[in-house]
Amino acid sequence: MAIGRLSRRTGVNIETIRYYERIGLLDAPPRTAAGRRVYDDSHRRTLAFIRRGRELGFGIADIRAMLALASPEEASCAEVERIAQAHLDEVRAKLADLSRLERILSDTVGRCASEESAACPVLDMLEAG
Amino acid sequence: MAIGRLSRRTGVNIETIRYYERIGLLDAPPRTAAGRRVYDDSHRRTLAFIRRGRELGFGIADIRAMLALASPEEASCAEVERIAQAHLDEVRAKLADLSRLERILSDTVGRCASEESAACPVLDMLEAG
DNA sequence: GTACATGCTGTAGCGACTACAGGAACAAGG
DNA sequence: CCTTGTTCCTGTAGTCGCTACAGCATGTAC
Repeated sequence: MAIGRLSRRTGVNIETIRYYERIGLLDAPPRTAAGRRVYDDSHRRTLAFIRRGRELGFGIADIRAMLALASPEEASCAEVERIAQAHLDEVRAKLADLSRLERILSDTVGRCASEESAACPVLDMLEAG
Repeated sequence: MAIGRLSRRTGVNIETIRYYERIGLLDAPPRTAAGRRVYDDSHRRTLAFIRRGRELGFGIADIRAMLALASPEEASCAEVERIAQAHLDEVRAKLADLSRLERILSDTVGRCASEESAACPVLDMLEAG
């Protein structure tokens, strides 16, 4: 399977696939005589794993670690769980931050519509620390 | 006021202050004979505005635009509101994404604890697309 | 044969900083 | 006056996870 086909089948950009190879996340595949990459189904599975991990917000380092733990009977669920739990904690922290932002912003923008005064609620908020 | 004092008073890193100057977000202040930056209160106010904007998740381009709109009687609340509303929309979109992640991750990690099987729920989820 | 798609390498850019290296100047105490 | 320690300066390179070229070689379809 050529890189374009792998890209279409996994939904991962061609440039990104080469990038993953460069950083050692995806094994370098064999090449044709002309130097083109030839992938097989195991590459496709690995790349799908990576993509799924990225969609869930895992960083490259986490995915690298989980890929290592996923291989031959090495599957230490405890360690994988630790990584996932740490990531979940981060996601929750970001959620809390974003919720706070959302509240402040929507309050402020809401005041824009209701107020008829000359002052701009958004500017006021940014100026008054 | 020297850069260190400005940094302590606004909570903005010294390197970041110089960075803002380099990208033209914060006016270059006058210098002492020896070449050290000397800030006044208007710099402090601008920097506080920038900081507040960054805390609320605005990008540099938005802050640059809002700073321009904040100045002398130019205050077009409509335009500032448009920027803030667009940012609010982005924040809400990110919130929705993160909530989805949170749900998937906590379901999966939760299954780690409850299941006694040899399979790892996290790895299963990443492998089965 | 001739388009046109696909592939290759290598480098530079994004946003918003952060972290040095290597040097100069200042403030306080002896 | 001298030392010590802090602050400040410039300039460059690194972070993360890609993305976007440039400039060329190869493969496929008609």
